[in-house]
Amino acid sequence: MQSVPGGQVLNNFLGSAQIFTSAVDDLMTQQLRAITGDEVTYSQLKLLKMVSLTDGYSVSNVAQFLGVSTAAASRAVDRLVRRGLVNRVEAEEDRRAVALSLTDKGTELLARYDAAAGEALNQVFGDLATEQLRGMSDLLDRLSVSIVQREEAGAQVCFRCGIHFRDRCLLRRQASRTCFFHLHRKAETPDAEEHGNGLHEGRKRKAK
Amino acid sequence: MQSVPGGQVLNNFLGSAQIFTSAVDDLMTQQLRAITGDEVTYSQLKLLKMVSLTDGYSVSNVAQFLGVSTAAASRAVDRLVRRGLVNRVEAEEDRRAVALSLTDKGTELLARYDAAAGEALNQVFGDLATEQLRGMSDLLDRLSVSIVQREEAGAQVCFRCGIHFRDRCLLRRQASRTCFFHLHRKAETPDAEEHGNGLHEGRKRKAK
DNA sequence: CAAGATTGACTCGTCAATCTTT
DNA sequence: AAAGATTGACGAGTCAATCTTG
Repeated sequence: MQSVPGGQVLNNFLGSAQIFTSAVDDLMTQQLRAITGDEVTYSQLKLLKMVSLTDGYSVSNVAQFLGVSTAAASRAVDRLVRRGLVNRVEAEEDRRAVALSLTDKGTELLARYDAAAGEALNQVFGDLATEQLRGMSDLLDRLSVSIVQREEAGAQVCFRCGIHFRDRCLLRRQASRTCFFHLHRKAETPDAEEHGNGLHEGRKRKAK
Repeated sequence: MQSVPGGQVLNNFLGSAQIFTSAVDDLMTQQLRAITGDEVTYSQLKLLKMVSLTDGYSVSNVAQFLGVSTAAASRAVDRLVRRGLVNRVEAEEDRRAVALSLTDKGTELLARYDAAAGEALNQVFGDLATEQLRGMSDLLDRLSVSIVQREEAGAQVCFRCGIHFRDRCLLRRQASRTCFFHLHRKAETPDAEEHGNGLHEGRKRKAK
């Protein structure tokens, strides 16, 4: 069949990545369920997270973030509003758009989830050398860049990291993607460490 | 996310893994679309792949493989039958169950996809040292094992690798999972060498 | 009865059409 | 007009009920 030398190694690697993300996904979903029961789905939690970290809402941005259509995003917001977790009012700058914010209930739920998720991640990754993590991040990022660059996709807004916003992302720097979080994060979002390379380019309230 | 020393590194790593799987996912979907247009979805292709690699069909197994309910799996098979890609007859051993096989059209479509996907993967991973891939596989697998072991999940049939079946899987060996492919692969499937290349898909929701 | 598969009622996604604001 | 959001029709998922075979 396919005769790449090392094709089996590649297949194993793709399988490993698949298994790993699926396991992390399950771990997170499990924490969420422990906190909220069936009240909130993972996708809904992501939306809460986005609202808590950024101020760049609009149904279109929500849609890109969740990876669904604007129609679905509109309904997703609707559900959270009806459950009393987010507030939706029309934006002052542009009355076509919406302005979202967490309710007290939403804030509290997200805080409880973050605590549980952090605890679980510590148990799993706690005793792992940061050098190893850093090395894998770097290699994975380089591979991702080489994949993404094949798609011509000019200058899209990127949501690929899910909720794992980072200050230094190879996709943003090398594949000329526009990072949504970078543009829209809220002032209080903590900055990164990363070897003294301050890069405080962000830290601005957006300018829409 | 959390205040572990190195919490930022961990967050970056999770983001990298997320980005990578999403990029691979898109790459595969893109190859599929180039081959079939909108005729076949990625999930449908996975099902074709499963049928081509194993003989362990049954709507329940299909359901576990795709990560959906048996009801959905039943309908998924139905769609492929109606498109003339899969044959479905009742199994001789157990007339409650079904026996699936690819039609000529299905075989041909899958072959074209495999060729395109293999080509794309070569372009991306072609010049990468196999040692690096192997090292990352190992580390990712160890992390996955430590995550999966937290869920007590006694002796389930495992589909976590998607279609990236491998002979030596840490999950099977260390987390006492039962590997579906290991049990059901077809006789002609080569053992420790290449069997086409994969595709993979982000996991859907868990099966309750 | 238990296991496997299917079907019906319902939820959530997509696309296309529509309405409002710029 | 163009952009943002919402709504209707429909595809594909879930659970619960049912039918057939072991």
